Amino acid sequence: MTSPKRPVQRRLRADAARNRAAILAVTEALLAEQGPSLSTEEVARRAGVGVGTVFRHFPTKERLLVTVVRARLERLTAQADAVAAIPDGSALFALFAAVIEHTASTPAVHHALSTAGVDGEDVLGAAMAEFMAALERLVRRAQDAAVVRPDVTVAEVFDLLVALVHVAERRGRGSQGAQIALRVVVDGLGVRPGA
Amino acid sequence: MTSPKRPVQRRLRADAARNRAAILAVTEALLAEQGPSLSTEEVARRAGVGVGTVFRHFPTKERLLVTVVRARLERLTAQADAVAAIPDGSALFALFAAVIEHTASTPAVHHALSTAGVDGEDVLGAAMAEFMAALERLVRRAQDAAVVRPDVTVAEVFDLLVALVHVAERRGRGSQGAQIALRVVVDGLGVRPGA
DNA sequence: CATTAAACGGAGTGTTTACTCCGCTTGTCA
DNA sequence: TGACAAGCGGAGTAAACACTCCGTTTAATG
Repeated sequence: MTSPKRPVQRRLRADAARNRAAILAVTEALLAEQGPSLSTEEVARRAGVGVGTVFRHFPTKERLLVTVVRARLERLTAQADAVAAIPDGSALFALFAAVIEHTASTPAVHHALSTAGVDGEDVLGAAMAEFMAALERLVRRAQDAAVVRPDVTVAEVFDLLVALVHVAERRGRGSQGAQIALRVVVDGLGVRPGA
Repeated sequence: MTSPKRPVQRRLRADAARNRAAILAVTEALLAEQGPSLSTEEVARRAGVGVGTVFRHFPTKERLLVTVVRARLERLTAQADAVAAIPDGSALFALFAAVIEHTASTPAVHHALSTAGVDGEDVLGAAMAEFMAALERLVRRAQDAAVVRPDVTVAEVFDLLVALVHVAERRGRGSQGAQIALRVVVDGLGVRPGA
């Protein structure tokens, strides 16, 4: 009943909103560059604010990271849903291509985070589950259309997607290497003629 | 002219050699568990030595990590050479399977290291180049035998191998998920019937 | 404008971490 | 077995880090 965004919470002052956005953007970039061991001080410096400001917006470094990753996961889910409009079973492949080209390291980072013990399962859990559900819908549809081999599960598809994002990150998003790796995986996911 | 191992250097005392080996083993395990941000103190504790001992053997944490990774790379290269004895072009696939089942995270860790800015190119460079050379031999042979599609290069094969190691690590080495992901990639690497 | 609460910056705090130093222990060899 | 260099342990040091506190600034509102 207050305002469209940020329910229950008072509306942010203009400068506060601007700073918050800057902090999130900078953190996203740093996360891609340095992984979860990025320093809050550098976040503050690059965002043009003091450390105090960073910690007022996000009480903890972990919360900051989790917020960034969750936002990305939500964008990914939206992408998966959008792609579902594509007919046939090729929607899944469209998602792969889109993810690799667009959204940097979301799932890779998610993995890195949990590996690093950051966890945040509670906060990320929901966003993650939603994405997996969207992905599962695509996989099932593609399998029903006999475009994807029946022995893979969403889990494997997810892993391979993560893997491709890794490759794309390392080699550059538009690189030939990333394209070829994508093609290899897509071909591998397809139904085999002799089986 | 001194002794077969460790040329130019004096031979290690028995306890020193034992400790050195323990430190390397513990570091390898910790690297798999926690990544490159493992603490030297924990290395010392788990190896049953003092921190001083760790730093006498390896002047720097980076050197310790690089030594571990290099040793693994060398083992990998040996594996690639061993597998080359397998006839046909299927040697490459044998290597994939072996690597995934056996050697934990070598290339993944190498990637993590460079991402984390540890670099060590000078020290790792040679070992890495050797492995790539061995891998390239296998790829070329497989392509000559028309078992592997001609548009992939060693670089992509390497990336996919890294990706599979990632998957294997996350899901457990013998897991069904890892096996299926392996099959998908291997099938994707094969020559396509219609192209 | 004047008022005021929200937001800000950055010096300061406590903790963790890589690495050093040095007095003690132990393997080696005659 | 004795002498001694090689090796050891772990308290100590400095730097980096996440996070706090509070005096100052600034956007919002009448």
